[in-house]
Formats: sequence, C-alpha cells, structure tokens
Amino acid sequence: MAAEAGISRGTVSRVLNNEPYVSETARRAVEAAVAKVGYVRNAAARNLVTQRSRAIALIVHEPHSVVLDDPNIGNILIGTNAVLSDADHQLVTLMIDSQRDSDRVIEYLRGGFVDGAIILSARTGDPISEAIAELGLPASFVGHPPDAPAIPFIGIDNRAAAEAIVERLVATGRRRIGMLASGLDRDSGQDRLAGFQAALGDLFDPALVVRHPFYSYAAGAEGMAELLERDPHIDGVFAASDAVAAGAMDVLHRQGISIPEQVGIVGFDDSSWAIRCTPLLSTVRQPAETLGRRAAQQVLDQLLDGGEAPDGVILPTEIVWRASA
Amino acid sequence: MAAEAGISRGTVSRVLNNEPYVSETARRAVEAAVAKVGYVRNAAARNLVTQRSRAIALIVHEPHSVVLDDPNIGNILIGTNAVLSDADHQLVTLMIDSQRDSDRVIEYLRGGFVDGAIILSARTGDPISEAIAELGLPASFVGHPPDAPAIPFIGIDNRAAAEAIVERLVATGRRRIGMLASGLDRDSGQDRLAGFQAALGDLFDPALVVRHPFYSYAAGAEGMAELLERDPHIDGVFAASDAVAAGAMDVLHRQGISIPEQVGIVGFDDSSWAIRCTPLLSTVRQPAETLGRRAAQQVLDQLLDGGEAPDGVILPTEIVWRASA
DNA sequence: TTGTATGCGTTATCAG
DNA sequence: CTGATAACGCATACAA
Repeated sequence: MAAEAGISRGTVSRVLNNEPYVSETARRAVEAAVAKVGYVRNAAARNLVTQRSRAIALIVHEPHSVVLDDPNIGNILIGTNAVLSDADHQLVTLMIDSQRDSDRVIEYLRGGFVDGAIILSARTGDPISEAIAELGLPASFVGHPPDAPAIPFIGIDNRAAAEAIVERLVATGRRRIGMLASGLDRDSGQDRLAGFQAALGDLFDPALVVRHPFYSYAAGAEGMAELLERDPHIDGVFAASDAVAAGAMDVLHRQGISIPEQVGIVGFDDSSWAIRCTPLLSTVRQPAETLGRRAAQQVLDQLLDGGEAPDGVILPTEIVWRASA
Repeated sequence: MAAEAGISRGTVSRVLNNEPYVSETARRAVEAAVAKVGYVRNAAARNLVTQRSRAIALIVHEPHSVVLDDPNIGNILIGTNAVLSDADHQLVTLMIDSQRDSDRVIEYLRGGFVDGAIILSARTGDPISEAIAELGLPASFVGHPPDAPAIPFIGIDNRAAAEAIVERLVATGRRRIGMLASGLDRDSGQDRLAGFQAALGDLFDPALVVRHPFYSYAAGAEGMAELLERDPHIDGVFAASDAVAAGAMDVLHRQGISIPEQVGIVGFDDSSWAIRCTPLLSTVRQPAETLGRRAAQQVLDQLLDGGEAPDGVILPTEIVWRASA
C-alpha cells in the first residue's frame, strides 16, 4: 500500500486518520492508491496498537425466555444502537445460552474485542458480571444490579410501579387479588412481587401468588387456571407481564368470567399484547428505548471521562389505564 | 508473562494453544504463572498474526419490523448460536438501523473482526451483501438470496408453501379469497403472493390483495378492514404472517363475522400468535432453528473446506391444520 | 522438547 | 510537512 502510493507508511496512516499536517499532494496520492488497490486497513493491527476496538458488547442472557418473550428487548436494542451509532461505535450483541457460551463470552471480553459492555437481565452471582468487574471493563446494567456494586445501572423501580398499579386495583374495590408472578430468579421479578404485597397490606394472601419461571402467555394461562382453583372468587389479578395477562384473560373468557366486571386484571410492560386484549389491558409502561440509550451513554461516558463509573439511575414508569381494570 | 514463568515466550504460546511437544514441567510452570498474574492473551495481537478472529457475524436489517415482529428470528439465533458454540466460535449480532449503521458494519466486516457472516432478511441490491461478496468473506443468507449469486443460502420455498396452504383453503369451498400481503420489498413476501395467485388460478382477483409494509398485528387489522370494504362477501383470507392473521381475526370478530363458518383464514410462521387465536390458526410452520443451524454450518464449512461456497438449500415447510379454516 | 528470531499491519515518536 | 523506526503481543519456522 505504502509502495503503491510511493509514500511512507507514516504519511499513509496520517491521511487515513484525517490528521492535520499532510499536504494535498500526499493526500491525493494516497486516496488514488487506496481506490486502485481496494485497500482497507486491518482492524486487528490497529486495535493492537491503539488498545481500542470502537465496539461495545450488549450481552443477553437466556434467549429462550428473554429474546423470545421479552417485548422490551427490541426497543432497548434500538436505543442502545442509536446512541452508539452516533458515537461511531459498533454494537455487537452476544447471546448466552449455555455454560459454554458464558465462558466464551468472557474470553471474548477479555480478549479486547470490545471497549465496553451493556448487560441485560443479569442475575445475582452472574459470572459475566464478575468477570467484567474484575477486568475493569466500562459497563452498565440494564435493570437492577446484581451484587457487583462497581458497575452502574439504568433501571426502573419495579417495586414502586407494581405497588402503584395494584393500589389502583384495590381502589376500584377489589378484595381477593392474586398475582401471577414470573421471573422470581431476578430482582425485577422479586421487586414486582414485593410491590404487590406492599400495595395489598392486610389484603395480601400468599396462597394467591402463583409462580412461574417465564413471562409467557402459557405461564399466564396455566397460572390463571391454578389461581381459580385455589380461589374461585378471585376478583383481581396482577400479572407480571402483559403476555402473562393475555394468557390469564383467555382463561377467564373461556370460563365465562367477565372482565373487568367480575375480575379486574392489570399487566406490566405495555407491549403489543396489551392492545390486542379484550378489553384493552391496563398496564405499566417501561421506557425501554430510553433504558437502552442511557445505558449506552453511561458506557461511553466511562470511555471518555477516564473510566469513572457513574451512579445507577432509576427511570420513571407510567401507568396506562385502559379498560381491563 | 514469559518472565514470570521463567520460560521462553515460544513455549508459553505452545502451552496456551495445547500444542504437543511440551513437557509436563513447562506446562505446569506456565499454568501456575497464568493463574498468578491473571494473564489473558490479547486477541488483537493474536488475530493479527493468525488472520482469524473465531467470530461470526449475524446481520439483521431493520429492527423495527424484523427484530420486533418476526417470531422466527429468536429461533434462528438459537440455532446459529448452538452450532457456532459447538465449533468454539463467537456469534456477534450486528443490527442495521440506518445508512450510517450499514456503512459502519461494512467497515467492521472489512476490518477482520469476524471470519464470516450470516445475513438475515437481506433485500436485493443490499450494500452489505455486495460488500461481502466483494470481500470474499465466507457467508450465508437465511432466506432467499438477493442478486449476489456467489453467496449460498438456506431458505424455505415461500411460494410452494403459500400455494399449498391456499389450495386447501380453496378445497374447503372458499371462492372469494383475499390476501393480506406484507413485506413485498423482499423475495419472501413476493413469493408468498405468487404462491397465493398460483393456488387461486382463475379465482385470483388482484383487487382482493391488500398490501402493507410490515408483518404486524396492526397491518392485519387495517388490511382486513380494507378488504371487507372492497368486498363484504369475502369468504377466505391468506395472511402473510400469523401476526397479520391475528389482527385480521380480531376485526372479523368485531364485525360479528364467524370463523371459520363465514370466513376461513390461514397464516404463516406457526408462531405464538397462532395458538392464542380463537379459533386456533391454521398456518405454515417454518423450521426456524434449523435454518439458523444450517446457515451457521455453511459458513463454518467455507472456513474449513478452503472457501468453496456450497449451493443454496431449500428446507421443507409443514402445514399445521387447525380450526381457522 | 525448548529457545530465538522474525513478521503480522498499524500507530506513534522522533528527527529531518 | 514527511520519512525512518520502534513498539503493540502473539504465533511460528528454524535452530539447538
């Protein structure tokens, strides 16, 4: 390449990086040679000397339950990508589906393929989170932090949001209120349950909490059937997500129970499920795209501002009051 | 690092790569030193000399319509990741959401960050596909190939599948059959429309084809309303996807039209939408996970077998006959 | 079996 | 403004 332009490698490098102090003559010679040879600079060599890759990883755990069922992930991705794209960084999404994946991803992170990472739906004791903390890799969690206090996060207050929406369920006169709880292995799931309990106070009855690992339609259908069996006189339901609520509503319909007259029901997420129920579902809106944007910004800030990790941030949620309760 | 073990760098390298011809003594010394220093080898340096990264890109176009609404993408991802994981390669997902993203991804590919690529939902004249062909990067399309004949693909026969399911719609006595067509800017969308027309023969009426850019619930709802306006006596509908079908069914219900008595309807994908309709939706099942697996395998084959690009492969689909038609 | 020397393709640091 | 030259951290051919 340098030979092709008849110019030293140093000057070629300067031209390619738009550095000042390079003559028009040299610039044109290089550009011509580049076009002729179809030259493209090698990233590995560049990363080796600059110690940066201009790439940020977005790590997603467990595709079965998360990628497939979580309506927020798409919007989080869009927000993250938009911010990184503006900053001319490449977003690379890494999926973890097995122990082996986890080990390989850690290797990938340690290998310097990325300058930072955003972690979705981490769980406590997550090896990835530990590896990142240990590496000192600039990072940010979307959602509540596990026990890696060194890493900042962007989240919502699941507990307060759950409490708020359930409170209004109570305010409309419901007294036998059950919960279809999902994802209790994560803080978000636990917090929604805690908010539910807080809103109910004395009305809370642990027997009316049905647990399921996933936030799925099927979980809602099975859970609702179970709930009706435990107490046929249920008059309110808080579903851990809109998909869960949709499953529950179909079971209620099938049993001839009217919504919201006999049973009021509310969900979480304000996803596409919420607007294709009959009646339309009251739910909590998560600012998914903003979560993604802010997380990306947090990582970029650490990259530029010398690695100082910012604090965690809680974004407000909004209750969307529709017809189901 | 070499100093820490009191051993030459050459031997250290051999130990780390599990090469033969290295004594137990040396191996143990290196392992001890690695553990002590917390050593991890630099990927950039390694890639520079080996000219490989052991990473494969999966490129997704347009997250709004694809990531968010396509029920297949999750399973494709799972299949791809499973195969690459077994081969000890890292899958990195790249999302394209703008012209800028497209340019950056091309840079990323050219920079040698990945050894191969899998392209989802490419469209004809796609700059990414052209760049890959030009680079000679081992690659595979999931879905029909655009006009880049050098790149192999894994797909389904959208035309035949559409034709098959519509034929049975005809066989059940429907005569005024409409189509809610989506994604006509891609081959898959065009092929489904072609199959629809082929199955109908003389019954085909272009006025009964309603077009929409996306495969969404909303597209189905709007499209069905439009279709009923064009001909209130419609008795059959082929929706380009299950989500579209779901939207259409809700409109039919709302207008008091019974399914399948007055109108028979069929979809495409066999996604979660299909089993939460009333009645359950008859549809075409796509082997999404297998598509992902095979695409990954095609890329790996090119990596190992010296770059010879295999031919395209068409996987069979299956009609799932339920109650909606 | 092990050490030594060389090169991978850039950027960065100097003199010029 | 430009051209040498030294890293960057690893793999590898060759010599020992």
